[in-house]
Amino acid sequence: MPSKLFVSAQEVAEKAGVSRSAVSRTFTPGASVSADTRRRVLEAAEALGYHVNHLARGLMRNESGIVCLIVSDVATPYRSALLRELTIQLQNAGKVAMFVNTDRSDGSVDRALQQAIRYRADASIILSGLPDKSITQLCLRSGQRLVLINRDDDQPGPLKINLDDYESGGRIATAFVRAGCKRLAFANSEAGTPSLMGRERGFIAAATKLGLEVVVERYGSTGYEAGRVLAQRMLTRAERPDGVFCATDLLACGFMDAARHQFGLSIPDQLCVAGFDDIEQASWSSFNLTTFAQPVMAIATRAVKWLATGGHEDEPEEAHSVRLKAELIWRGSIRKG
Amino acid sequence: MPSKLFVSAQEVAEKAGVSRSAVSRTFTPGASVSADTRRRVLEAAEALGYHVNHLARGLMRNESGIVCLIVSDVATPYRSALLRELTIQLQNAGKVAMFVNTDRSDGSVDRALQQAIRYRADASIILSGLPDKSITQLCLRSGQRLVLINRDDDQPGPLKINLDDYESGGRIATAFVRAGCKRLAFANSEAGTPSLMGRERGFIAAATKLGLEVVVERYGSTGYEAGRVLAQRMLTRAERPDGVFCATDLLACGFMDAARHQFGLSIPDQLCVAGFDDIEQASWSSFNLTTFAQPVMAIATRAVKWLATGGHEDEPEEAHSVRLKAELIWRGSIRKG
DNA sequence: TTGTAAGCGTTATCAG
DNA sequence: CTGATAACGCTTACAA
Repeated sequence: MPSKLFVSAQEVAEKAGVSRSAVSRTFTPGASVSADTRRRVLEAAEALGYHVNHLARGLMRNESGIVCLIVSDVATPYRSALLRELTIQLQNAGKVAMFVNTDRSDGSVDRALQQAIRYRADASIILSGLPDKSITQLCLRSGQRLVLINRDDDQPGPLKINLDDYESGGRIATAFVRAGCKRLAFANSEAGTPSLMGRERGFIAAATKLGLEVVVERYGSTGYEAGRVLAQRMLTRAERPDGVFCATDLLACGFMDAARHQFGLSIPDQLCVAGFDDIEQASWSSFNLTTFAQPVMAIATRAVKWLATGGHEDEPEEAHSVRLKAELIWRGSIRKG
Repeated sequence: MPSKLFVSAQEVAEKAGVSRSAVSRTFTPGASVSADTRRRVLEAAEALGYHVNHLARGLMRNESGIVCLIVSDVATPYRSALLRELTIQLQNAGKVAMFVNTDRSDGSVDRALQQAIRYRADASIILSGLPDKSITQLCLRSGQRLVLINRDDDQPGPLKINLDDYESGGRIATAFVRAGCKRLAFANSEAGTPSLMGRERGFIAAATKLGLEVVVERYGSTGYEAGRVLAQRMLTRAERPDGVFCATDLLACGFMDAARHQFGLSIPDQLCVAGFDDIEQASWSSFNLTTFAQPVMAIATRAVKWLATGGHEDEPEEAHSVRLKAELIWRGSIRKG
């Protein structure tokens, strides 16, 4: 049973010999307090260990300072990197991150958003899954801002941040061709998210235009294990591919490990591989993977800036959709053309 | 400017034709409401999109439902795995996680705890750094519970969860000896945290008892790059070590990569390696690393259970300190003895 | 610049 | 079981 032990503005006021409003004003950035009272309040607060109750402040101001991050697969390199950058930038903007993990449950994004509403979060940033339209509407109606990262949704209102997945697929296809690859393949997960499918379509389209067919295989999640399985399926084909674009770096890591340790293939000599995300492991010398870098910092910057400034419905809808470029990081898993 | 758009209990009460207290009771688990009013309230709430304001509820109940997680290096495999497990279990316990990243600042753990106090968090879980004693006292005095994970601190009050680092060091030393290693080494970071140093001391003590000396090298952080540097330093020695215990898996990954790709060594034939944490990458076939598993789930379980149940100062101090066992995961980076 | 007083949306107490 | 009423800790007109 928690007992009410936190010290209140009232107590500080008494100790400092001023009114409670004086205390409040001292802790409100743009308020008018004389230097003298300010000092006395600050001293009393320090002595008592007073800290403004943001629950109460949020209640009054109708602005909690909370931003809710809705994420699944947090333990994944790309996700945790994005999470890290978002929290840092949110903190710099004076916000505090609330964190909802949607790993183990269904319809969980909706539940997460309800959590955000209950705590009167100023905004929610969705990194995984897609909320039901009705919930989105409720959020917007309640004055809560919404950011969708890599979640192609067509509802107006939320800020949507996406990458040039389709174009990236095209760019890497030409790189493979330039490296002399003849039999291209795309290793995808079964998740079927717009980003993943965008990479696939862009890759196929460009390859076709260059006169090459693409073998596509889809299996499981976007993780390492799925990459191994995909390698087993693809590398036992009669016509073994010699240039494989994996939808994510984790897939690529699994794929490369299987290709090398189970099939004895040499990369990039016998097999060229590319990934997407540029997770830390991609730069490890065991992988040395050519890949596309998620512009993690730029994503976070855009999201936070939009939250800090207006970011309201009265803006033109174009301002609500951002497409960032994934930079091709050239390493050693594709032969130099 | 956020306008007050969230729907309140008042509005629900009017729509349902009952008092606001009836609404409140409907959403308070153990309160007495007739089935009929309950239904009408629920209908009205659903129609209006009402959700209890937890800011206000927390204010009244003096219990916010918020637990603050204080972390640095979130993007690191072990940390993100622990974070994942903690958030899941907190959610299952009906709590919500607030997240403070202490990456880029100094004295930041103290600031993080102040943030926790401002939002009247019911508890804080500290995964990185160590708070100043005065802040710890303030938290405790304010009725906020504190959990320290792997942060050997001697202050009474907080729950302290640690591993058997010293014993683990000993266990792996004997494993190296059994594998026929003659020249042992310990690769550590300069961080010097108690867990890291515990592993080091336990390893040295056991090796000494077994009649072997241990070369110790410390450099940088606990990450991959530091592992590479450590390998460069240790493997160029006249007496090249043939059994290396790395303080963390990330160090081990960097170490192995350098050993193989720069020094052309074969693992485990010419060099045995062990790590600590059992991050996902340790199981990848490129590393296949023998290591100690952090009991992530057990850690989270203990922490959350302690928060849920009393966990107060009136308990005996022994109940505030937990030591869990790190399980040795046997893979292929040490020869079978 | 300061204090007084009226809320913010809840829940807990207490009659009915 | 239900409905007033008083907190909770804060901010913000408004008046002094």
